[in-house]
Amino acid sequence: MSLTDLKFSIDPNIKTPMWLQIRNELFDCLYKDILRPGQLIPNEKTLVELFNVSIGTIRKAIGALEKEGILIRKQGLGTFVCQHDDQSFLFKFFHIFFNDSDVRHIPEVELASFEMRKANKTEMKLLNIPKENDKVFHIYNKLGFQGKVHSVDKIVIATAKFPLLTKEILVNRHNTIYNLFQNKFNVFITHTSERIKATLVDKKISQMLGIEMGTPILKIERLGYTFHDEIVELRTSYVNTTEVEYIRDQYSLVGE
Amino acid sequence: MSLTDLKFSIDPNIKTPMWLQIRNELFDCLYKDILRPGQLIPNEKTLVELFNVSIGTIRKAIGALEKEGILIRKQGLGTFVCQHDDQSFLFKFFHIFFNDSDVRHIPEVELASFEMRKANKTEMKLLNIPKENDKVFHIYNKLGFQGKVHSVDKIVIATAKFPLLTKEILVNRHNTIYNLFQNKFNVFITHTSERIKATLVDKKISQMLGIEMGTPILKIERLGYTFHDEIVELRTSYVNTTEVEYIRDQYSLVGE
DNA sequence: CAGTGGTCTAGACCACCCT
DNA sequence: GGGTGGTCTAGACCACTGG
Repeated sequence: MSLTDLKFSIDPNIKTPMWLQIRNELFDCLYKDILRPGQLIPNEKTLVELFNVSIGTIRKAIGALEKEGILIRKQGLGTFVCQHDDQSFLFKFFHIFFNDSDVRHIPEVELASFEMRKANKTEMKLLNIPKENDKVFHIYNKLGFQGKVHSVDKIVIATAKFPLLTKEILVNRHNTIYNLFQNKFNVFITHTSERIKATLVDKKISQMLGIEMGTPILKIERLGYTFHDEIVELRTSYVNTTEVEYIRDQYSLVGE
Repeated sequence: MSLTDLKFSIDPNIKTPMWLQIRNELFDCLYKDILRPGQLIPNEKTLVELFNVSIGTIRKAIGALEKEGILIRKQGLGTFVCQHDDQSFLFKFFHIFFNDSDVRHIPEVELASFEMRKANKTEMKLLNIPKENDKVFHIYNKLGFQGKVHSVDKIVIATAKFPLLTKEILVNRHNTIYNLFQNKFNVFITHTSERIKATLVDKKISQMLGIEMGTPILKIERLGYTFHDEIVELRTSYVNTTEVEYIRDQYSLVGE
C-alpha cells in the first residue's frame, strides 16, 4: 500500500487549517504503517496533486512534521521519514556524560539477563497489557565504557508488542535498542518521560555495578512512548555517578 | 532608540538567505537592547518596508525567532519579545514534581543567606569575571511546599552583571529570580545546562534541608546562559528526593 | 542532466482582538 | 471598525543531489 494510491479530501471550509489536516493525514499514514521509518515520501509536486492544494500549504504541513522530528527534508534528494538510525537519534535518549566533559561516549552494552515473566499490576496498567497475553520480557543491561560499568538498565516490555524477541536477537543487534524496536517490531519510540531520584544502591544492583552496597546512585524511571501516547517500554536506570553525570540542556524553546 | 529609526540593508546576492539575515538583525537588536523583553515589535507591513522584502520573507524570519522562543506572535495583537513573566517560562527551568504526580507546584522560596565574596578561580573562569571587579554574590535559597523544604539552591552571580543587587530586592520580588534578572538587570536567561549526580548530603545542606546527614540527594549543577552563550549564573541545587522527583520529558524533536 | 527541496514574491481573504 | 497575525495561492528562480 502506497501513499499515492490513497484518496484524500481536504476540506477548506472547516476550522482546522488545511495544512494541519494534511499534517494529520500524513501522521496517520505513519501510524497505519503506510509510511515507515527511513522511507522516501512523494515529492512536493505529487503531494500538491494528491491533496489538491497549493505547494505552500504542502510545505507548511511538511514543515510542521519536520519540526516534530517525524520527517526530515534533504535538499536535492527528497523528504524522508525519520528513523532511529540517524546520527541525531543516537544520543537523543542517552544523557550520560563523563564528569566535566562535553564528550559523549557510545556505551558498551552487555546483556546481563533476559527472561519472560507474568506481568505485575503496575506493568499491566502502564503497558496496557491484554489479559489473554500477560507476559512481559525483563531485560537487564550493563552499560559502561572501557570495561567499567557505570549504569544498569532494567527494561520491561510486553511480549504482545514484541513477539518472538529472543536473547540472540537482542545480543546480535548492531545498533541501539530503539533501532531494534523500530526495525524488527515496527515500534517507534517518539518520546520518553523520566523521573529521577537519588537512592542508596541495593544488593542486587551494587553487585552488577561493582560498587559497595549503600553507595548513592541515580534511579531514573523512564516511560517510553510511541504514537498516540501509548507506553511501550518501562525502563529503570541505576547510575553510579562517580565518573559519569546525567546531563540536560534546556532552551527557552516553546518545544520540549 | 526604536527599531523603525534604524536603516537595514538586506543583501539578496549573498549566500545567507534574506530571511536569516533579517532574523539575525532582529536578534542583534535584542542583544543591543533596542528590543526588550515584553516589547511589541513593528507589525509585518512595517517590517516589509523596513527591510524591503516581501511579507513571506518577514514571516519566515519571525517564524524562526518564534521557534527559538525569542518572539511570540499573538493574533490580532502583534508580535512580542518573550519574557520570563510568561506562563510558559515559569516552569521552563523548574523540573521538580511530587512523586508519581503530574502536578507542578510553584515552590515556596525562602532566602537563607546573601553575601558578597571574592570570586574563586572556577567562578572567575566560568562567569568571565574581570579582575577590576572580582566580587560575586552567593545566594542560598530554600525551596519547599507546604512548609516542607525539599531543595536548597546555591546561586553565584557576578556583581559586575548585577550591580546594586540587595537582599531586599531579592526578598521583595514577586516573580521568579530569572524574571528579576531580566527586569532589574536586563539579563535574559536564554538557556541552561544541568549536570546531575547522586551524593550523600553534607552537614551544612542537611541542616538546611532538615534531614539526617548522609541521606542520598541529587546534586544538580546548572550553568545559566544569556545571549552569545555567555554564562551569567552558577547554580547548585541539592534536592531531597524523598517526596519530590526531577522530571524530564524528551521528544525526538530536532530542537530541545 | 533531470529532479529535488529552498527561497522569494505579491497579492487575497479570513480570524482574532481591542475600542 | 480598524488593525493585527494566520492561511492560502500560483507562480519564479536558485542550490543541491545523484547518475
